[in-house]
Amino acid sequence: MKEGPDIARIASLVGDPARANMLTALMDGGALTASELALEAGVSLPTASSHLAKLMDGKLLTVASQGRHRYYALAGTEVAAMIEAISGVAAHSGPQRARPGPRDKSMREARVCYDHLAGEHAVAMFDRFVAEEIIVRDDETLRLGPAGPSFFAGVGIDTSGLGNSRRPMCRACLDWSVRRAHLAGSLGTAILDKIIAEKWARRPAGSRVVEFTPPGRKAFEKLFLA
Amino acid sequence: MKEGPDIARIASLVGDPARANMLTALMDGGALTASELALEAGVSLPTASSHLAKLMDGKLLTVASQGRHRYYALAGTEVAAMIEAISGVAAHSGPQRARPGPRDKSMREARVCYDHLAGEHAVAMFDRFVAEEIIVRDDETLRLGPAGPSFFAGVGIDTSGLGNSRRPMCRACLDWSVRRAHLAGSLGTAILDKIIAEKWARRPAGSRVVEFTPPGRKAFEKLFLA
DNA sequence: TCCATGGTTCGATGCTAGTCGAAGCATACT
DNA sequence: AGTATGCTTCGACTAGCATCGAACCATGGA
Repeated sequence: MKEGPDIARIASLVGDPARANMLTALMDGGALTASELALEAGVSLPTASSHLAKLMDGKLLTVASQGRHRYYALAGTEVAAMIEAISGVAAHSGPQRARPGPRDKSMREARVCYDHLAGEHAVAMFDRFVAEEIIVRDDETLRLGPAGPSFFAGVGIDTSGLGNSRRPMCRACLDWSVRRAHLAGSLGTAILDKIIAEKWARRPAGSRVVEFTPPGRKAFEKLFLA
Repeated sequence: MKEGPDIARIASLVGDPARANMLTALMDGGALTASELALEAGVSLPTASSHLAKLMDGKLLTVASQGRHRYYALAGTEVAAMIEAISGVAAHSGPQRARPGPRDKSMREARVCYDHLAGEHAVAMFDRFVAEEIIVRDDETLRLGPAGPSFFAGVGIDTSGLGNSRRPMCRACLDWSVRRAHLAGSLGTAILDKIIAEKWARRPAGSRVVEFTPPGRKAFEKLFLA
């Protein structure tokens, strides 16, 4: 025997519920921190760390250190394809999956990505920023564009104080629901903070969803999607 | 949480070495008895029986009682595709086996994947089918292309009868040795059947290898790789 | 330099699941 | 019937591993 690749080794990696939850949470192609994954898996941080180490050892994940955060992501499309294949079998085997639930739709629309806004709204906003040179791409990095300071002053965000810190003001972050970039960095955080502070949206506990109120959405669109 | 199908459940089924060995032993699409599988897995008969019960419970296997023998087989192509997908990641993750050995070489070249041909030959054939529009990709699914029916008629495969069944005629299956797709589905089965019927290749017992004879390979290449 | 926060490592604990011998069924051959 | 063979069930044993609290390390911000 002992022919072919060691399939049991990596199948057993997926075979643990906590790890399986982590992997499915990453199936969107995004990257999550260890804490977020721990929450997602419903397990303590040490446990999650141990699992992540195992998944790394099995080359199922990649990690990118950004500051004191470590962003974990699937190692590649092959891994995603494998998860899909397993899901396919599981769907036939297990109890028929119930309803898709309204939660998925809300997640696609607007959610929190650690400390900034992600989802369709965030991508649309970012597109508009770039189109009007509020933000400009400079090679790989992002900078505030010529129209930037006045625009943010107009919506009540002071950008002069954001540039001092060591943390980058603008950063691009890849979105999974839409396959495009959205805005991270301290400016992204400031925008999310404003959305919450103005009570345009709420964040249901224990979820990444950002739930806009009808008037809040209008206000947001008027200011940021113009 | 608890969203989506229970992937951990069935991944953990594959995650045990004994069960993984059984499943790979069945990857040639054949059916084996409990004793044979116990031998294949290197485990005692009671243990094997317990494993088989679990695999049955997870709907990964089917069983057919014939006399006092019970023949176990994979439950379907989906299960086979899943095993292939897992093999794919495992091949890249696991410790690269130092010297591939002659058997691996044959496996890479041509092998049976449940009920159709896989390996380099199969991938080359599939590429040619796509290039000449014998088969066309339609989003995620595959269809017979404009040049399809006449081509297969020319090589002695009647495609008109294959579309009726519930089973899809063309399906893509990811190859683990080469990182590309090859042809599954009833058409894939028909091609493998023809290769065996024409005696272009033999299948050594107890292995997934497909061993082409020198003239058989020539004939195959002339017809399918043109 | 000092604190706060995100992550990993260590150690101890508890539970699950794989393992096999022996016994129990079921089917077939004589 | 009687016996042999293929397979499953039962019971007991064991090992591995997931889990968490607490301590430890690293980075960022003041």
